[in-house]
Amino acid sequence: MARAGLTRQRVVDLAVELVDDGGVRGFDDLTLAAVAGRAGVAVPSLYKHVGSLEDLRRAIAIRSLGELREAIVTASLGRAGSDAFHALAGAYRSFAQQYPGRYLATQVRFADAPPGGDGTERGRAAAAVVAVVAAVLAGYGVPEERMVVAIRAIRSGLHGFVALELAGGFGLPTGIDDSFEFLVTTLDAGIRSTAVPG
Amino acid sequence: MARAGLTRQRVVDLAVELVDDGGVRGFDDLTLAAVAGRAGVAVPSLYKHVGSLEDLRRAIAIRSLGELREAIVTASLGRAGSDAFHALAGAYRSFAQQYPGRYLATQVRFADAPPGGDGTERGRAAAAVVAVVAAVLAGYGVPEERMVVAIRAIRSGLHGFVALELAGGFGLPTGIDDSFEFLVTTLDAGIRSTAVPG
DNA sequence: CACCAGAGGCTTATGGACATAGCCTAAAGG
DNA sequence: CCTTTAGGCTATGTCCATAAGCCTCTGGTG
Repeated sequence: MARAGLTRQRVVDLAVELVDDGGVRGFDDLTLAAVAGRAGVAVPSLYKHVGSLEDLRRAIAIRSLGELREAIVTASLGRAGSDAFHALAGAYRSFAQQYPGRYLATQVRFADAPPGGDGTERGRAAAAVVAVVAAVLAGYGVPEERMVVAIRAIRSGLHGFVALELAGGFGLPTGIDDSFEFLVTTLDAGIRSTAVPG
Repeated sequence: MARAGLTRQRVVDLAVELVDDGGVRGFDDLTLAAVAGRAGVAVPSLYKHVGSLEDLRRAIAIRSLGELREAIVTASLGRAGSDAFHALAGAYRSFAQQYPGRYLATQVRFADAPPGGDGTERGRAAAAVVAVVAAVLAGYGVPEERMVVAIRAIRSGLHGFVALELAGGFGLPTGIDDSFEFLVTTLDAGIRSTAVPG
């Protein structure tokens, strides 16, 4: 029995490859059987590295949240105000387009998730993404007490657009870039209206 | 074998009950076994009325889209402009809150769905919902050529908000109503900026 | 260098899901 | 009363996740 030299890390790597290969359905359609197949290993062997399919899914979600955060940080670095926001929004959408499965992984809710938020590693990873948006908004002069509503609006708009786009909800793909631009501009204007001048 | 008197209609009814009982997970967790159990029938019997689980899901989606359309039509009837839009948005969110499973059913993409849009019954049902939004926007004086981007922004915002809310993505539920209000107001302002005065 | 402990594979088994094939019976119409 | 057929059924196949328990390769230690 030639050891495959598996590790939790490696198992998650292979799973992410499968998620990517599966396109939009990649995350939902992920099976342990497929992971085992790619690893060249019998299914039960995976349980030495992963608690369950759910556990593996969670690991993918956490990793993907980190990547998403990285993407939007990189895009908005060195920019400020509307410029930074547009860059962030574009990077968010690009990430979802390039890795639909990973993006959808970042959005699933897991059974054990506490209502509060960042009690879990997954919760903390999600909070880290939100923190980046908050940092960009701080540059707008959005006051503390308006920050929550502003961030929720942005998340709603970005996630909604991207989710609809991935689901093919926009019909024929004409003018989708323009539509995104309009949405981002609209959100930007809304946020500015709550900002403190200065 | 006392006939259960099943019909496609009745099967879908029972399935929708199960979807409702299942809360947010209701639609995803729907199984033919559960439907058969509720109908007091063996699983294979369902295949006399329904082509497959996917077919049943599609039927639920179509019905739910009709209900969603009905809800937003009712809410915006007799109103115009921002008033109508706010009412429509509120009804949209209320529907999702009251029937999370049905709402999520309206958002799934099915395998055979053509890229164009309303070639299928499901596509036509979705288009009917969009048509209501378009009718409300027409009252704003949104010109024809800006209609598409305006509708996409609205759908993005509403769906995104509702999806995040259902997924528990907003952390502690403080000020969620206010956040929704801000989002709707922001979208409203964005649309007005593209509208032709008069 | 020999040994041993455990990590990391394996096989086997259980149970639930969807789906298909083919049978059988109750109900309806001539 | 008999025939037809819709609408049930049992049985079976395939695919999945998960659990239990075994066996072997490997690496560290005396």
